[in-house]
Amino acid sequence: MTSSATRAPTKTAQPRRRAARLASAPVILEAAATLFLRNGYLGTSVDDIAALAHVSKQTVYTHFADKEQLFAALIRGNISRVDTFIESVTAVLGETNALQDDVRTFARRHVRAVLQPEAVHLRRLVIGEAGRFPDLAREYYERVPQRVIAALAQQLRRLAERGLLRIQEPSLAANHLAWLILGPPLDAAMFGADGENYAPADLDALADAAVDVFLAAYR
Amino acid sequence: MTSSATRAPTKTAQPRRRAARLASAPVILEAAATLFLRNGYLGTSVDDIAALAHVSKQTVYTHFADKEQLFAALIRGNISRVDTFIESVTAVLGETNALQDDVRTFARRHVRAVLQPEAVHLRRLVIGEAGRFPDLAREYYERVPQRVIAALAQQLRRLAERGLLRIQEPSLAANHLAWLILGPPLDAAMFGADGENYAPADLDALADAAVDVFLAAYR
Amino acid sequence: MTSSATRAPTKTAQPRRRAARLASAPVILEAAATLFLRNGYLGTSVDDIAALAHVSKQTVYTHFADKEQLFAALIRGNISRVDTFIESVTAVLGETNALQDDVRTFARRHVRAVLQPEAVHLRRLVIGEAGRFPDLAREYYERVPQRVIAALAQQLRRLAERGLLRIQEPSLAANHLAWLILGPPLDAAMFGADGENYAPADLDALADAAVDVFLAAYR
Amino acid sequence: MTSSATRAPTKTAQPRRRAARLASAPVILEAAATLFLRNGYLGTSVDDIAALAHVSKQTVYTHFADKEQLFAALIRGNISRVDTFIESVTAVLGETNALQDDVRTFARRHVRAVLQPEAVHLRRLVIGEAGRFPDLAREYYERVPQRVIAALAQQLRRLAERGLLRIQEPSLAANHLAWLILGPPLDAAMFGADGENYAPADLDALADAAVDVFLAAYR
DNA sequence: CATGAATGAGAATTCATTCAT
DNA sequence: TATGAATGAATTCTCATTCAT
Repeated sequence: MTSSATRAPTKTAQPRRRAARLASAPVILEAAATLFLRNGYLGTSVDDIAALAHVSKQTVYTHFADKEQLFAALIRGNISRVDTFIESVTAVLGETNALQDDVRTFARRHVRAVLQPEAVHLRRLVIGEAGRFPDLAREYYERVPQRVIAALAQQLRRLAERGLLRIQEPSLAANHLAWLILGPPLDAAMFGADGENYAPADLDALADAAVDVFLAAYR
Repeated sequence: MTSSATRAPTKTAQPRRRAARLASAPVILEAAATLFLRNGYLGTSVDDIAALAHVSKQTVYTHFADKEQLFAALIRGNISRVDTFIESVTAVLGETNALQDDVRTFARRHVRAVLQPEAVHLRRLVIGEAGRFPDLAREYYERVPQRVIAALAQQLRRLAERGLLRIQEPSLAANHLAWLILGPPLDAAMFGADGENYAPADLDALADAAVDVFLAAYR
Repeated sequence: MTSSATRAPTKTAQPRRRAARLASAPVILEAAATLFLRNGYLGTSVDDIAALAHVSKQTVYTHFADKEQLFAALIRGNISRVDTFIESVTAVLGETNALQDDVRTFARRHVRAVLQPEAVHLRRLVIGEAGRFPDLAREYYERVPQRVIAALAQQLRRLAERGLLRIQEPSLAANHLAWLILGPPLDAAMFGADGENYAPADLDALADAAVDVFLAAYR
Repeated sequence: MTSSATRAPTKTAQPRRRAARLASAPVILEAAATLFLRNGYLGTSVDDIAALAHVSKQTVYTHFADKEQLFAALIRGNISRVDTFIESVTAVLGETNALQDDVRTFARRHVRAVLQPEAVHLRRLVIGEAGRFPDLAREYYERVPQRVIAALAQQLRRLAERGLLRIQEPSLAANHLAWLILGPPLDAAMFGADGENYAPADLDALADAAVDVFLAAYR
């Protein structure tokens, strides 16, 4: 792919000669992501992945022991990609003293993040394959939604300590807040075809309403 | 299963010559249910279904045009089985004047119903195959969770009309109540291996806490 | 295949309609025999077998669970085919009172039978796959060469009882006789390309010489 | 193995800079021997060999043109390793004037040598691949068992010339002696799983009995 | 209505071998 | 010399579906 750039510089200097080599695994992973997310585990053939990645089937097997490993690597990669994102979303809570505004900001960001098509497809995929890959499903559960809840719970605890909220069990309160926000649109997204669900404006309204209920109960 | 035979003694005393004939379809559907719910659509072969139903593969094709039709018949059958159940669950609301008790009763029944292993597996299956069978997924969504919301909304409206709750958008309130109750355990169930999630007592506590939040906000 | 013959007789009588069905397994076995004996287990692909049998690959799998089962069925079939043959060969011993003639007759028949190209190839195949199919190799050993020895031992015992031979351990004597006869040509056949080994006349001479040694020692 | 290095200290004191270089081939051959003898030609992959030898696959191809060449090199190496051994075994004949003792000693040594697990596996391998590598099989036959017969025949001729045996065709007599000794246990070894065949003591008894028959006929 | 046999396409995986470094 | 990456062809086996009976 980038082989044309190889010969460009002076003469003796051969920088990153083998960029093409190391590029295979990511390319394969990307193709695998596209197909697995669209067609599921069994609905995706290694042939398809190799074709989409423009490599031979065997090259896929050079980088990943088998289809299951490739699938697992893909899921785990996506999981860890979420890691950094999580904190940043919950961090908006308590930024100012305007409690309602902060929670609304969080709510709006949260619902948008979770409803991103990629995230929705990943959720669907992991749920749909939970029977086949129970460990992976559990790992996803613990490292994505549960971690959001944990981060959110910590922020709520802080707000409670500042006297802004009355919360006894921060984790439970976090769950309540999260599901007030996400429940309706996420469920629709799980079952619905893409994009045809909630308009962004609707999502904001939904988020705001959820925040109101939460604050009515917990403030 | 052999429900067609119950009508026999009416008049002509049909000797129900080939009861076995009619029995095939239900048996096949049951086998299909077991396998589809466990292994997914692609993970289940028509051979497997025929074997589990103790019929020949061709008999499966006699009753169902192809694998997709069989899958659709199975999902639709399960959907309609839920129909009668829904009203009965929401009916407990407003039975008495003890609002909190009634809502708690509903909450507890609701969460248990939704978390039944069969229902969880069906949900997983439909979500997992939503890409392959979007119409079926939509149908499920509209006829199962949405119908619960609708029935619940109607009960909530009635309670609001009686002055027991302050609700502006019953449908939104119904969503809030439902997801306060279901969110945490249902999410765990979606990703979790069977049974290892919440104990029944925990579910009750969860339901009660959800009701408290709901009533704090909406009463 | 033979479907044209189906309609021939009267009208209502439909004899052996499905001859073609049952014919598949033997045809497959024959093709498998040809190829396995020529190319070994791993050197023969199921595709090749199906092609040579003029059936689809899946038809092979309809009749035999997998390649191993097909291989085993083939070997076992050949083993049992030998069964009847064995007794008849050893039966010539003691037919007359001309001991040397009888033993020579046996020796000549024996060496020819064992050196038949098919038998040689089968021996090679079983030996070559003894590591992969130890049970099959053992079964072959016990039911082919060992059975010859046993039958031969019994005849020798009878001759000893008649005072024609001095034998203490009939089984050992049978082994000695058999290997005096077979050793050289069978070893050559094991390693040699086909046919290029011993001429029939040479085999007879070899058999006669072996008998002379045996009788010199045991008479 | 590293015999090429033994010549080094002659004059220029070659620092044998890259001893490792030359070491590769033997290591590969050893790995190949292990695997080919265990799993056969087709049952062994070049990958397996490279892995067991702890070299890259390409290193295998650096030393051997292809898999067939490697196989041939291995077989031929084993053949020539036997060379020196052969004479020493037959040399015991005629050492003393105690004919029976000498022949028994030879018989016992011979049967043990031939039944060594390695030798048995090699025999099996060559026989099993005789169809694929006819030249190699013939070479093995001529340079291993035939050479034993030839060496034995020569000793027997000498004994006959000394009047200790009455032998007309030494080669035929050698064959008779060899197969009286080897036939039963070698056949069992060809088909049998390793080690479970004859105990050493049984082998000695078998060898002695064979010698008795031989001497009864040829003395 | 029900069956066993048959099929062609396609699944995952492995093979011997080569290329660029 | 030795390597890791890559390949195309082949392997065993399964799939959904149809045909003749």
